[in-house]
Amino acid sequence: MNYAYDAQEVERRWQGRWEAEHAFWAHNDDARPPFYVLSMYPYPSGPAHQGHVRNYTFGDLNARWRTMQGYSVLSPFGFDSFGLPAENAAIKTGTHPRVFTEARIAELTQSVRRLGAGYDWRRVLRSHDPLYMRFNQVIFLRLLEAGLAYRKKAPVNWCPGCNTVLANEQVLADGTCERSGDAVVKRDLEQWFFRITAFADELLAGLEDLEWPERVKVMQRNWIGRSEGARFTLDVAGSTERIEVFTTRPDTAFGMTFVVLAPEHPLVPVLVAPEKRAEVLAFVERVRKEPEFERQSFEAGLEKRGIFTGAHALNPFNGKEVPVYLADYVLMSYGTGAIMAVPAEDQRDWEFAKAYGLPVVRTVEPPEGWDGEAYTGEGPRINSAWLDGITSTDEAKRKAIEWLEQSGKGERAVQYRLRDWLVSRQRYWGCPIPVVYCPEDGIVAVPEEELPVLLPDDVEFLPTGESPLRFHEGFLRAKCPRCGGPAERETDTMDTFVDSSWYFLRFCDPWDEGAPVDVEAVRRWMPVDQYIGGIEHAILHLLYARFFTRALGDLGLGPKELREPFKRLFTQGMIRMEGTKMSKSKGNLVAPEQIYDTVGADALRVFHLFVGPPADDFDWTPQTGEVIDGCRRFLDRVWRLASNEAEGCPGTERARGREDDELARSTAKVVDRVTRDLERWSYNTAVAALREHTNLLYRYAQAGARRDDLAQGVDVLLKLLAPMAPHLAAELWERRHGAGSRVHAEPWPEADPRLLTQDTAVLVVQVNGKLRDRIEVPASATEEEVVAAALASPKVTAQLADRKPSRVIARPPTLVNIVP
RNA sequence: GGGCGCGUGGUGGAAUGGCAGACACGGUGGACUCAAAAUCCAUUGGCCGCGAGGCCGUGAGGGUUCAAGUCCCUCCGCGCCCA
Repeated sequence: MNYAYDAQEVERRWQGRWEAEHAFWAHNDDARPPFYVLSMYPYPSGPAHQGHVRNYTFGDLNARWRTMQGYSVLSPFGFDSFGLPAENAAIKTGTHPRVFTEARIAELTQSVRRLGAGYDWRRVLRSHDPLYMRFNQVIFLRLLEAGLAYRKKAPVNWCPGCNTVLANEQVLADGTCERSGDAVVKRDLEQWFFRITAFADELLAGLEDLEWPERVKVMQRNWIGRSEGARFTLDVAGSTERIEVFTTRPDTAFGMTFVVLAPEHPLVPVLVAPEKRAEVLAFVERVRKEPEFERQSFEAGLEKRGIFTGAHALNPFNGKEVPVYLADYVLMSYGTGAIMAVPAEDQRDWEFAKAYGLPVVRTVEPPEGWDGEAYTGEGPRINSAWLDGITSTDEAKRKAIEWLEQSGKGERAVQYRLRDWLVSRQRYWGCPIPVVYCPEDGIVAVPEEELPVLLPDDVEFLPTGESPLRFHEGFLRAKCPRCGGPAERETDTMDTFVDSSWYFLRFCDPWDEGAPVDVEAVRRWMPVDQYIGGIEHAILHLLYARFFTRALGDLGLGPKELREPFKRLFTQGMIRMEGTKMSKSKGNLVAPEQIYDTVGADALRVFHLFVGPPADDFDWTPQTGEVIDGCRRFLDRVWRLASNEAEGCPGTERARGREDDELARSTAKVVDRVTRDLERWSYNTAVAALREHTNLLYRYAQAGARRDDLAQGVDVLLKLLAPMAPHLAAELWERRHGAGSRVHAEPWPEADPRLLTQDTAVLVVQVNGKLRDRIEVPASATEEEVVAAALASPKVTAQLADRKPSRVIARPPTLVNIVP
């Protein structure tokens, strides 16, 4: 192709200038109102891929646009640089994860720079930096002190072949180890947890006021999974043991016909009848091998998924004995690990009862003609003693709970699906958990002045699947900070979600060596005004970050009043290729570099903005290259127009005419359209508006332009284009306005409201809802005038023939609909 | 199984209940050129018609409305989340 300008040269030059001019340094004492734009910091996996490009294009558009609107913009960049891939690479190639990671960071930095996105690079963060690690560890210890970090036994994925713990992502969908192919089992090990559940209610309520995509909020609500009900205990027949259950339907308790325990429930070995013991324990063993997702699935029906223990429990509501069963779908980790089963009012219990021949007692009268199975709707209570006759479920629940509380057998309870956050990882390439185990003093925190606990470099990476820290004597052997005696260092490292849970706070003042976050700087910038990232982080990252923001505030590490870190969130669509996610592992990358080298970064940016709604997934096809070429052609057209190379340019001096007024009006309109489109994240239509405006300017130029009017139209175009194709806009602006002039320092244009109102309008005339004519009318036309104009139209009279209009709907000045 | 979202030309997509298909990609024709590339111009939902023009058309079916791509119901297909 023959290009109008040398994109590579222009882009290189402007990138150099912005750097030299510190164009994107954000100053914490800037008097302008602050605006914090943040793209989710990436895991450095090598040069940028198209998903990054899309993300950073959106972010940079926001940063530059808000700057032009008069804000002091903070737009930082960092790297989520701990994580498993680097460790796997170390095992494969022997390269140390740090060396490997830093090489990937250099590559990613390079391709991000070539995109021309403006970041305050002074603030760059890398989660594996010793300073960042130190503060990660400080935060950990403060959470530990506050009781928000704790240790408990938890089931982990255990590979018997590798003799080690696996991360969830190392377990394949069929429940086998990705390395050895052995069936992965659950095994109880001591693990570190963060008490996120302490914030469950607040995390739920806080969602209300966030300007987030509704579906992300819904996902978070579901994940937290708050349910209200009651907790109560059942005595076990012939035993002093008691079973505690949680239920959301205490009002149906009279219909309980059996009880189900999780197979892992601690009472199972105690309760099981001697003659059932062998059979029950074999069942428990089998279930322990099943992956959790399979246990939760109901596609295969319920046969063979439960077993009778031989024990009976007493329903406290009516004193009746009910059998105690085990079932794989009841999980120890949810609620109390035990449920009361009411088959008449719960479909799952119904199915279980059918499969095991258990009785059904209705306690809610189903409506007339109810042929269904379990009935969960409203209706009068029956078979429920003192609840009989009550139709309102809420009222019946309230009475049931009152009864439980008065009789001391139970209480009102709120249950969450959310579980505490398991943060320990049996991995090397992560931030060490800063504690030691002393035979005398137990768990002892490493003193803050000794932080950070660094990762030893002289370790060997072997494909055993086990963390090399476990074999490193120098790391392992520690002195107890309390008694000075020999102790063993914790070898688990932190989940990388810990790193990403507070990096946005650190960006506010990454130079602070005294504390993880600078409270005053955070007060200035936070919350993030616009956060941008992938939908894949809709749940965990965002929830953990919200938790950390609150916890740090409560611990005095951050501003107490800051509860929500991300005021506005935008989740961009994924880039797919032939239906799958575009990724390195699939080998279907289209490297940005090859596009920078041909059409340039600006064209690629415009492409990503133009190709479709930013929130939608986008399918990269063999035709995509042509669309990118089209975007470059558009930029070439702008170049020719703005550098007076287009036909008819640079225009003439002549008296103002009608076409000049029309240009002024269109220019005002495009300003209005683009501004509104940027506000509503409709970048594809914003680019379309600019392309239309460019086409209009071409026609105007070719029809004999007035010099000043053309210049005005082009200048507006360049300003509107500045956040999208920054290099091109900057270059053309400087050429037109002299050395040192900067389009990005210009104020964002505002449309003159007088120019947005037209004095004529196109009246659409419909007969029976069908378009029949268009008539130009004054914008001020009244209802009578537009109706008269419509009825006078020969096309309308032809349609009506001799029928009389029975009804006329007028919406002056744009529409008349005549119904014969 | 439940919840949410989406189905519009050959393609990506546009459209506060009021002109369906903006803006592009691709196609076709033309100008420029020795020729090509680039550029510029015109045209491009389907059907009928020489034409003016007409009819049909937003996954399928029904409904509300003067008016439905848009709102409501049923169904089909796809995607995501939770089971």
